[in-house]
Amino acid sequence: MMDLQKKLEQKNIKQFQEDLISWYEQEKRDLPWRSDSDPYKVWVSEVMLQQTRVDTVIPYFNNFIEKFPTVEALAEADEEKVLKAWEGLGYYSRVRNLQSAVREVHERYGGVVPPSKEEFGSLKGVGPYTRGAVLSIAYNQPVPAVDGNVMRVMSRILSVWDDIAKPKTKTLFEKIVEAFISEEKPSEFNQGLMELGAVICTPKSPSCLLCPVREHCSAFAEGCEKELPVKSKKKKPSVKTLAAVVLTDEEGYIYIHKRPASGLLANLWEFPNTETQKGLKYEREQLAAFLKEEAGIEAEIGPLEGVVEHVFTHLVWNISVFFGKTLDQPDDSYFKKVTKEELAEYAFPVSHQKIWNMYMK
DNA sequence: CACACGTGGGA
DNA sequence: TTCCCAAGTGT
Repeated sequence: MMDLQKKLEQKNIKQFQEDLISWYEQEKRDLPWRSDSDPYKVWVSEVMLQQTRVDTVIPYFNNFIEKFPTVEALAEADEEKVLKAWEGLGYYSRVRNLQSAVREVHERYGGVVPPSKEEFGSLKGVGPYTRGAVLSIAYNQPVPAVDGNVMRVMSRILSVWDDIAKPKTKTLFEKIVEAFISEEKPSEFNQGLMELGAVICTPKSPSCLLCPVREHCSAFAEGCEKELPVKSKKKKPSVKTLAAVVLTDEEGYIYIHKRPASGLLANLWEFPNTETQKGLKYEREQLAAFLKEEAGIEAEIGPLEGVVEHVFTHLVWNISVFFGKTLDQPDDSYFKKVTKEELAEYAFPVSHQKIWNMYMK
């Protein structure tokens, strides 16, 4: 394997920049967050785009900006409303960190997103990628923004065979982009690299014949573009079995519970549920015992209505679903009583939306 | 460093 | 069906 420094010396970086940037300026997609360079909007879009497809983000971005158009609006919003606007997007800590960071910007920086690497980069939820993306796109600073696209594109350009799943490899690509980034047009350069990865230099079958920088590409020259980048596989998710109940009382109220402030699906709402033993059979009894212990509720639980399977990245939930009626009132605040209409104001994970859909059918 | 942390879409 | 994702960050 050739030394990286040698590979860099063989590249015509100025020409690469020019080819990439002129392609980007001509071919860039018209996306909602590209209508202006308001640092707040750029920031929101970058957080939403973390591990999430553009097509998925577009409607969420439009709705979020309509509800929370400025730093001040998001800083002063109820977390409940903010989570509701994020419902279904996943990785919910992103938005709790974003609001926390925006509140800091509001209070400490007078609502102005700080343009310095140190200050912006130290905010909650702002890692090396988001820092580079916002500072380059909104403030035109030559800071690398290395995401999966950039690692894929540059691994091919330079024929780098390091495993991009390793944190150390990301550091390597940050150094590489430092050497390649345009000082004149860092915003177009960074976005061009990501745009190229999204529409041309794709993972499975890259469209090399349409690529504006294929003449700079070592992998294309060597015919190994489909072998790169190298990415080690993740382990299979483990399975958890649960039983959940849509619990109502005589007045038609529905009982819901707010999840803990940290961990999986933090601060989202859910229907009463408990982890069960894989053997099944006594699920109803386990559920009844859970209701009794947590809230002192005696309930009549009906037959098994169905099973919801929900797959997370690292985990599978297998939820047996029941419907139940309370026989008395709860004696503490473990659950909240809401009407069917009020239920729509609370943010639920998709797994529990499936449970609700089962009940409404 | 390895793993937790969501979801929906495409091959 | 199964697998791999898609503009990462926190711990």
